[in-house]
Parts: sequence; C-alpha cells; structure tokens
Amino acid sequence: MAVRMRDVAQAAGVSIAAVSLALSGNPRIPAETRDRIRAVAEQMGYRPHAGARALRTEVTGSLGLVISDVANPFFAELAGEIQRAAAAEGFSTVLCNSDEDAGVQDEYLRNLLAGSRVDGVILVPAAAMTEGLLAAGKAKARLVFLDRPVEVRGRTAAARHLAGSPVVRSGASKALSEAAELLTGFGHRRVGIIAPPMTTRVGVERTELMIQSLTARGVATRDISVVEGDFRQDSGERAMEQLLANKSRPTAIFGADGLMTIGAMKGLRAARYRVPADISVIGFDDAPWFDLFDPPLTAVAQPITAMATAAVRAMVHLVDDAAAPLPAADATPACRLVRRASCGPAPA
Amino acid sequence: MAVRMRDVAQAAGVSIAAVSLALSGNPRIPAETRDRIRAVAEQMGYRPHAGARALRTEVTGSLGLVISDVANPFFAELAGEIQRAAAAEGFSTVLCNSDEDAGVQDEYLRNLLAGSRVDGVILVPAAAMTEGLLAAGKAKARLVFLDRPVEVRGRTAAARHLAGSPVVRSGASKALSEAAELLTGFGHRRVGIIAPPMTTRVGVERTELMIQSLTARGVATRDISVVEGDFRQDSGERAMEQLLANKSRPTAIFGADGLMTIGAMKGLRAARYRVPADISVIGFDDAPWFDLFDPPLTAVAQPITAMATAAVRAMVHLVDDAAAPLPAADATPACRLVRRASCGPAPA
DNA sequence: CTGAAAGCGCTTACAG
DNA sequence: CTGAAAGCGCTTACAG
Repeated sequence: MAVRMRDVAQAAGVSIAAVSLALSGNPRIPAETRDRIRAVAEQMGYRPHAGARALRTEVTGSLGLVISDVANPFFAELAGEIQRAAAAEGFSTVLCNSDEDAGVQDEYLRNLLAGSRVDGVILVPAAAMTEGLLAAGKAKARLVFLDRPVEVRGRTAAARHLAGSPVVRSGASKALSEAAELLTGFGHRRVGIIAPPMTTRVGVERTELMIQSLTARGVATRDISVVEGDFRQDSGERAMEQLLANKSRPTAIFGADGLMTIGAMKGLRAARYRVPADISVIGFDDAPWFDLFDPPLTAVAQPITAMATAAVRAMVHLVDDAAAPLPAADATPACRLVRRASCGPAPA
Repeated sequence: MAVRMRDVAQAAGVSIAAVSLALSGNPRIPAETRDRIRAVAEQMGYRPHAGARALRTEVTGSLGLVISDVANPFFAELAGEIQRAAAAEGFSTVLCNSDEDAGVQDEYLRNLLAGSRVDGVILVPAAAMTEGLLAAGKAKARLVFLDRPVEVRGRTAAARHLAGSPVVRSGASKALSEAAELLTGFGHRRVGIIAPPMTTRVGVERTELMIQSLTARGVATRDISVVEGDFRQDSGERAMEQLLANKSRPTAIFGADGLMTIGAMKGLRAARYRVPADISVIGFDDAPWFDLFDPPLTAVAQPITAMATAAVRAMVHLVDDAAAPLPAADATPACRLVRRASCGPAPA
C-alpha cells in the first residue's frame, strides 16, 4: 500500500541498506548517491514505517501528553503550544485526557509507556502520587511534570527517578504579591480563596502564597476563608455560594484556577452581587475573551508558550541523553497579573 | 526495559505463541490456561509493543486528528471529545495543529499516513482540496472529514475515494433560520455577516444559509454586507471595523465563527457601540462563559459531542471494514440557537 | 491440539 | 568500500 524502503531501493537501483544509510546521512554513502536516493524517496512520498523503526531503534518519535481536560482553555492553549513545539523537534504528540482521575491517568501512562507508543510523557499529574507513576519510575520512563510537581517519598530507585524528572510550571509568587497588593490597596480586609484540590501541590502552593502575600500586608489570617474546589466550573460556583453564606462575607475573591473562577462569577451573578462594587474578583489563567466579561476580569496569566517550550525541550533532552544522568532541567517561567476592571475599592 | 511477551511466556511457563493467542482470546487456548496467562500478563504490567504489533498486523490502534488550532475553544472541546470517544474504542489520538495552513496539513497527513503512524485521520481540512489530500486518496487512506467537506473534482480513483469518505459536520440550517427570525422579529433590516474564508465550504454555506434565511424574511440582498475573515480573532475585529465604516451601517451582526465573533465584540467595544442597544450580535460556536460576557452572547451552538462520537464511529467503521465498500456514514447533527441578551430591537 | 518458524519494515554489525 | 543477514516483538499459517 504505502511506499516502503524496498520500493525506493528498487526505483533507485540500490540495496535497501543503501537507502537506509542515505536517508540517515551516513557518510558511507557518497554525497552524490545519497542525494539521488533522497530525491527518489522524496519523489515517491516515502516515509519510514514508524512501527518498524520503533521496533528496531527503540525510539518512536512520539511523546505522550496527559492533561486533565483539553476543553479547559488553559490546557487547550498549552496542548497546542506543546504540539507545535514537539513537531518542530520532529515529535508527534499523543493526546490523553485524564479528567483529573488518577486511575485514568495511570491507565494512559501504562498504555503509552509499557506499550512503547511514545518515548516519554509530559504529564499534568492528577494526584500527588499514584501506582502508575511509581511503575513508570521503576521502569525509568522519561517523564516531564507539567504545571504540578509530584510528592516523592522514600529512596527507592523508582522514587529517585521520579524525583529527578524535570518539573515545568509557572512561578506565581510575584504575580500573587501584586494581586494581594492590588486588593489590600483597595482596602480589602476579608478575602475568600477558591482553591484547587489540596491533594495537588498547585492547590496548596497557590493558596499558601496568596495567604502569605495577604497577611504580609496586614490581612488577619482569620479573615481569609478558603474553600476547596475540584478544578471544574461547577465547583467554583458552589464554592462561591459557600463563601457568600459566611457570617463575615469576603469583599474580595481570589479564584485560583480558570474554570473555577468562571463558576465563581456565575455564582456572583446568580446571587445578584455586583462586581466590583460589592465584591472584587481576581482569577487565575488568562484568556483573550476576559476583556469581554462583565466586568472585564483581572487575572493572573501563566506563561503558556514558555511552559510548553520548556517542557518539550526537557523531554527532547531526556530522549537525546538517555544514558546521561538526569539533568536538573526544571523551569519556572513567571506569571504576570493582567489588570482589568473586576477589582475596585472595598465596600464601606 | 519494558515487559515483553517472552517475559510473560517465561513467567507463565508457556510458549510466546500461547501468550499471544491467550491475550487475543483465541479459542485454541483452554479457558483456564487463557485466564492464568492473562492474570500473569496483567500482574506484570504487560502491554504489547505497539510498533511490533503495527508491523505485523498493519493496524496501529491510533488515529490522527488534524485540526486548525486546539486553542480555539470549539476545536478544543471537539478534540477532547474525540480523544475520549477514541479511547473508549481502544484508539490513541495523535494531535496535529494545521494552523489553517494547507502545506502544514499535508505534511502532517503524509507523516501520519505514509509513516503508518495511524490507521486513519479525522481531518478538519484547511482548504477545499490539496495535493496531500489527493495523495491520501490515491493511497486509499482512511479519512473522515470533520466540520468541513472537501471539493472533489474528477473521476480518478483518488477522487472517488475522497468523495466516498465520510463527512461529519453540524447542520446549521434550522438554527440559522431561528437566528434570522430573531433578528427580523426585532426589526433588523441591515445585517452584517462576518464570514469564514470563502475557500472553505463552511464559509460559503453558513453565509448563504444566513442570506437565504434573511431574504426569505424580507431583508433586501443589498442590505446584507459580507466581510470575510480568516477564523482568527483579529480578523473578526478588522471585519467589524469595516462593517461599521459602511455608509449604511448594519444594525445586526452575524459572526459566523467563534473567535471571529469575539474579535467583533472587541471591535464594537473599541468603537464604543453598545450591544444590543446600538447593534445586535449573534455568534457561532457556544462556550460556557458566554453567559459572563457584557452582554451575554447569543450564539449558535454546535453539537460537539455528537460530532465527535460520529467522527470516531465512522473511523472505527472504516478500520473494521477495511475491505468492504465505503459506507455512506455521513452525519449531520443539528445546531441549536442559545438565546442570551446580545440581540434586541433595531435602533430607530 | 501444540510449538517452531516465518515474516512485517526497518537499522546496523559483520562478512566479503 | 559494499551487500547480505540478523534481529527488534509481535501474529499466524504451518508442520508435527
């Protein structure tokens, strides 16, 4: 059906081995012959059979991308940039949605890695640690953790491998300081935080960073209410209802994730609160259409392109230097605060 | 490194062939032995080497998904649903962003198909016809066209193969009639259409359907202005500027694509028009956050889950019945109009 | 009924 | 310097 190496060899009047060597640029083949063979291959639309090559070389030229949900705009943009960066490096991208389910994640990991479908996996972990991750660590699989680190315990070989795997995520501390500054500058003293699951490090870290930034500016710890969501829009709306039902209602909200912040805005609208007159809102994860919200939403933007590039680069590095010791390839490009109209003076 | 069939065979005390047969459920292996072998395989975390299997069976268990840009919310949702549906059928999904570039699309097609990386490609074509598509047609590649049909000319075998490939897209005619009814009911008589590229059939069809729906309700053809965009947000904003500069400015806008409608809203805001007091807007492609826009955006929602399911089902059908004649597996689930607040009475 | 053997399309060590 | 041959991990037709 498709053109195979033997077809090219026949058409060029050389052996199969000569075609292989010519295409890989082996100096054994004289430049003139090499160029002639390459021209024939190109003209015939030849592409090496990916499976055959993988079988022989143990390299697939594919990478797995396991994210929670590509319909989440943050991950959609990230996935797009990763696919582009991977293609630029000659890698195909196998996409998987874990739906924040550790079991689903582990099933994908096993299918991708144990099945030799990919050379490595860029993973947004659905939980701090899972059996599948330990298995991948034991098999010394190439892993790059994206957006969220994992929690490695113990000193087994598997644990050490996971601990040595690169982590790429955004650095939020400066942007969150600015956010806290913005809120306290407007006189807010009671703040609600809609937090990602505390089983994820982003959940813990974003929450703690925001609490620190606020208390450093004189907000009392007891005036900070934290409600945990599950990254989904609905959970943001429910968290908002809960915060509004507090005896001492917050005057400002930090939504520590994109979709949950959208849910929170819906909750505010449903309860007929005005933003920012009654309550100020700062979200996490920016989108081009936040400009069009009522009011335009102030949000912390993650450096998506930089994250994608760093993750792909880290993976390519792992693939190229399979034998070399793992490098400390962590990358943490900084977030920035995008100021719009959803923050204003605290009500009297 | 990873567990191979021979390891399972050794652990279970049987031949490699027995393992293969047991895992595929061949009745030659007694049920008891089969279950024992399967248990050993499961326990060892065995997954067949995808490349080796592909080499032997000519089936990869992967499908390619070539879309224009996964960061576009419509395609992001579609990609997510396709990945999920594919996984449920046992297929991996290889994601590619063509960026609406026919050359990039063709390169991906060739890489995926000629390289035997996938069993078939679900494709949102970047152009009405391309060399790569013809090559894929000539090779009798399994193709499912998504969102946009292609224009097949001639009666060559390649052309016939492409013409016989399933097309899955949404049916907009009823929803666009409702949209036209909504606008004319509000007294609008001058309508601007921000259209996708006329090189794509969606561009031509959505535009023509809307024009027909409007003229059928008494709007004069000369009062309908069409400005062509390129699916990108910026082009929507520029199109909006152009429409506002018209001598006879439209009082209602139909944005025939998601991102372009967002651009149009930005253009209106920049020019300080009020929606819907000065101009009404209907968009295409719905998103959960349109509720939060100022004003909440009325839009035509595509049946994304139904489209994804139909596309994957069509592909699975092509894979299963490789030898059978191509079925007429086209699917056209209907769009629906989601009414919000961006449409109102035409200004006097 | 079972096991050994061939062969899918590549790459590369090896013999000539 | 060149070509034939081995072998990656599977599946399945075939011999015993």
